Amino acid sequence: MNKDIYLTNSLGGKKEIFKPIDPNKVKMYVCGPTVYDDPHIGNARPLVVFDILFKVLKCKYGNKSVTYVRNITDIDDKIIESAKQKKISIDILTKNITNSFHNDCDYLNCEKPSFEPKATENISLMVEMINVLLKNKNAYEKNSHVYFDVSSFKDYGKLSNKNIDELKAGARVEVSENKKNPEDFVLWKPSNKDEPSWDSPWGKGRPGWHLECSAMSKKYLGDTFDIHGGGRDLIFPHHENEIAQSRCANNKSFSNYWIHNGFITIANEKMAKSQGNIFKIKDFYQRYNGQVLRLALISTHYKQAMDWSDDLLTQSKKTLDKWYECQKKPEGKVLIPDDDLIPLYDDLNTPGYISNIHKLYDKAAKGSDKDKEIFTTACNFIGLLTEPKSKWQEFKKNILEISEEEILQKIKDRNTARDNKNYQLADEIRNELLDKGILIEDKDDKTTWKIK
RNA sequence: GGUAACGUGGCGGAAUGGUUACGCAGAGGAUUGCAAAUCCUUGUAUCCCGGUUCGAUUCCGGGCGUUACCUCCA
Repeated sequence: MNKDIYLTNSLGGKKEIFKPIDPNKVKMYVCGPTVYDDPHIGNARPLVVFDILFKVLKCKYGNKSVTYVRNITDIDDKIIESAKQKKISIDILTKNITNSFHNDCDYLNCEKPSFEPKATENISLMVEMINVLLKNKNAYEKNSHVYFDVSSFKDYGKLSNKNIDELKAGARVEVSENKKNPEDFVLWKPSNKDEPSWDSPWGKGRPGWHLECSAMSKKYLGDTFDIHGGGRDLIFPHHENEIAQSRCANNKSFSNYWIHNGFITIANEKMAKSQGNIFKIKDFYQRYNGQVLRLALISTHYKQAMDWSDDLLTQSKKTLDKWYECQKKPEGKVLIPDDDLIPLYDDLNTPGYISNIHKLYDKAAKGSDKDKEIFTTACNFIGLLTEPKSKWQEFKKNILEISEEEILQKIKDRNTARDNKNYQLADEIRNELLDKGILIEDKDDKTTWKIK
């Protein structure tokens, strides 16, 4: 579609027209998981949001013109700690969690990014970057640690609207004696014997958090690129520190657009381990088709906080049930009308787009095959209705507690009761089946059933 | 304390300087043994107080409220 894309840039906080550096190519980096524990639905949100942004960008610039990099951070203090707690090796932990992350991505029907680099495979780049920062006097070494000197970067705090003096005043973080200033952050630190380590000019050790994203975005996208994304909580300190490192090391501007998704809350409370209200993605595997979660996750605009609930999932499931009735696999190339697509171009307004899909559904439900194909294409575009109806049904069948034979027997019993005008018994049977998730429909002379 | 975001009907959730999408739930009707499903019709909302304006829910200021970030976090 020959319309402009608009995005809300966290740097400045305004909705802006999106102009890539190269008018024909887009480069996007999104912060991926630190693989220390199974991904939860909070992690699912950026996965789906940026997957849709990826699709929208490809729609405008062409499939091969968009590079999407999403890292896997497989070395970090949290990982070391988690491995200790679980009493397994770091290697096994990171492999397991990475695996589990990929399963979740498949479940949520997210496309693979163009590149998915791992931190541990790029340590040398980080060492290189630290060397440059030291040379440029943006960093200093002390007792085998290397720190970034925040006072050396005048734009520090611009993304998160903070000024350094306030950070000093409000610093609650335990300040290492090695640091010149409390707000400085670590680029390299020594490892204990039982912790993973790499050789470096400052001794055996490991990189500080934040550095992997600066190093890997440079490797795959260059010093300056178009979009950098992630959850809101990453704005400070993670992204602020990335900006500092990258700009000082490369002496160029870093990402032009910063896109951040809002949080998921449970009963209006933040999901946190301390609250005990963390829902892992895989906890939903058995009960819900991944499409249901996907639709639920985009039913709110990406910037907004969203409250997670069973009701939300029930509604999403119901909607998909309805939509699947009109699914028709497009034959040949089918275009989504510009008017219907436009909300996605306007700061990724997924609820607005969903609203348009509802309208396309209404049209399709009483319209031609072509209308059904347009409707289905519109759903497919955001990763919905991509699997055949039979698969959707099958999933529902698998979670049933009643066998098909039993259902058919009950229907037979009920129809006998109906023939005998024993409607009370007939209703009882119907309600019994309904309790088990089976919906009966009497159409013409035949009784059919489907899963609620 | 600092920095932000948000406050739209019963619920979820868009948009907008002048008729406030869409979905769910509700109501009425068609249909039905009664239902369900489906179809048709339909009611209901912009936190409060000022300002700008012919006109504000939208812009500005103040208040109240909710939430997040400032420490690991998506």
